[in-house]
Amino acid sequence: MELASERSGDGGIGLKEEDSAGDDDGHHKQEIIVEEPPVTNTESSILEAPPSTSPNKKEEVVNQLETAKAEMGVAREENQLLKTCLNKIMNEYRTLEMQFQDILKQQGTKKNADKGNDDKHEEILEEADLVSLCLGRVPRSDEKIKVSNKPLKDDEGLTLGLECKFETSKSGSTNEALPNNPSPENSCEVVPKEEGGESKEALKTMRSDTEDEVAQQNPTKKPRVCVRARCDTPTMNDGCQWRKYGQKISKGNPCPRAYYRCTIAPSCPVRKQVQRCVDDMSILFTTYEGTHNHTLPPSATAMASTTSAAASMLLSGSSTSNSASIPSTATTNLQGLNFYLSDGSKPRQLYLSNPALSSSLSHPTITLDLTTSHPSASSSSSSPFVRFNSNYNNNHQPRYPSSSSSLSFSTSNSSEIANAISWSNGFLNNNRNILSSVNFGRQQMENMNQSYMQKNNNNTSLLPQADTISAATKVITADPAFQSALAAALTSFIGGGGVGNTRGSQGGNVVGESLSLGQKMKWGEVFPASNNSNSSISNNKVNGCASSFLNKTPAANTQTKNLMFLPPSSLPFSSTPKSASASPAADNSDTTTN
DNA sequence: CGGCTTTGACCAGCGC
DNA sequence: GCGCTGGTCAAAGCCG
Repeated sequence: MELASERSGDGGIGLKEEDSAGDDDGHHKQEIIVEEPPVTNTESSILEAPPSTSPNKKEEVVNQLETAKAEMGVAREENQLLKTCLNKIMNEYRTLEMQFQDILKQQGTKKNADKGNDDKHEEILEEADLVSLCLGRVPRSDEKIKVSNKPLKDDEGLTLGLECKFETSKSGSTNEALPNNPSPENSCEVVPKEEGGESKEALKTMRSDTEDEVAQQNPTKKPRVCVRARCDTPTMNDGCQWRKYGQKISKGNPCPRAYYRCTIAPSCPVRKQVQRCVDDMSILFTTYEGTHNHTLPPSATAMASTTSAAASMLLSGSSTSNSASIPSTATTNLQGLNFYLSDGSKPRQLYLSNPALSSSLSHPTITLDLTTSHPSASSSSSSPFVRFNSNYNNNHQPRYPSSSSSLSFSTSNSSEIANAISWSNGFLNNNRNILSSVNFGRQQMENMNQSYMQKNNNNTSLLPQADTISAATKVITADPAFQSALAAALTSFIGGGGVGNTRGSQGGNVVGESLSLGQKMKWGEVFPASNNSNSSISNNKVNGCASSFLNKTPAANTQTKNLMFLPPSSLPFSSTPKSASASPAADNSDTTTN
């Protein structure tokens, strides 16, 4: 990864704004060719240097030439490795694609049998368990990929315990590559208070031990994932069970910040902070910190996956980000996924940029913005979108060079918006490792979206997902820089322990996930509704958050032909009423206390 | 009655 | 060293 990152500085990975859509054959290439890294300036200067007449200089030039050759040889080897990885990925991708098509056929048949059932609620409940991964088009409700809420094993590295896999996928370990691996050694084990009757000091000691363990996982601080969403209710319902343990008035924001602890498991170290935006009270900031060390209800896995992906992103960024200079604050102006990195050393600035949530000075924080587009978003769109605001420590190079790379969705209509959101979420959920490493060039994603939209506009009926697959593949293959980035990401992932994973296994699932670059998830599928399996999490009532978000999302307003967004009630994202066990609702955050 | 929320107090980190 | 601020604790009260 470091090599890839370094190479990105030479333009190998850095994604460009320029249009790379030269390939319009509509078919993905059979083999991705990773271009040789560009010769560095120093090498060029050496190679082009006129021969010196001095024997010493001659010898020096020869030495330099040899050095350059050696370096190029190393680079070639690395590229060969990347090529191998990419080829492997592509092969598995094609296999997965075929399997997915088979699944669609099977489920399509099944759906027809159930066509008479118009009970929307039942559909919602059904979809709560099944997530549709659609390859670049609006997914049908009957195209579902099962999201299993399998208990976390010790060797599973999912940050927040999500597992998403194809129905055909079977056993295997999941994603050992994540740095935040909740192994027995790494997972936070907080001994319940009742045991041994420890004093407060003892508890603190244990807490600090836990933090030390986390610190070992992450040399900095525990990463945080902030979700910024419009929510009329006190909190968002993310499917987890939370207990409020504190509330504070933070400086600069009259709205109190509420502190919640995950209560699904007594030893779960996950906490979240909820605070309203001072500028827009309808916007709610929810910051998650920590890793669930227990199984999650189905309705919680969606948010968990998103946050885990973001957290993984931060974690992965922390490992190699100290090698170069960065701007203290860098913002990618995107229409789709907006990443912008803020300098953690300037918390005040960050605070101002995010007035509702004073990010911890040292906690790397990534913000998932589910509200309207950021003012700095792409000039050609005012679409509401998902934005990632990664606030990382100072002097860390942004892993995603904001000026040239980002997840971008150039959209101007609701379908594209939904497409982008859906895609991005599928990407987040399925490619957390890739996400941690790969940056999509705006134009590339535009190509993907445009390709999809062209097809979609011409035929509003359900399209073969191969359209977007090919578009995605085309995007991948069109830009060598993107290939390099993807290869680097894959190499990073594979090098992290996933090399032996094959599709079908959970570990291979990650590979398979990484192959689903053209895939996407519907919102409602990404955030499956809580359902039968967890009756305590009530989604019977409309959650204001989701509805609010959807109502304010043009995509939701116009998304009629496809069910990109499920009804608000199906979104655990939303806030729940004061339910016994779901997300705490009685925040009363607006009443100033403390 | 158990679980949750409220809320004042306490502690630690950080900047000056 | 002091003050500020964020984060947490824990007793009291509330609620189903």
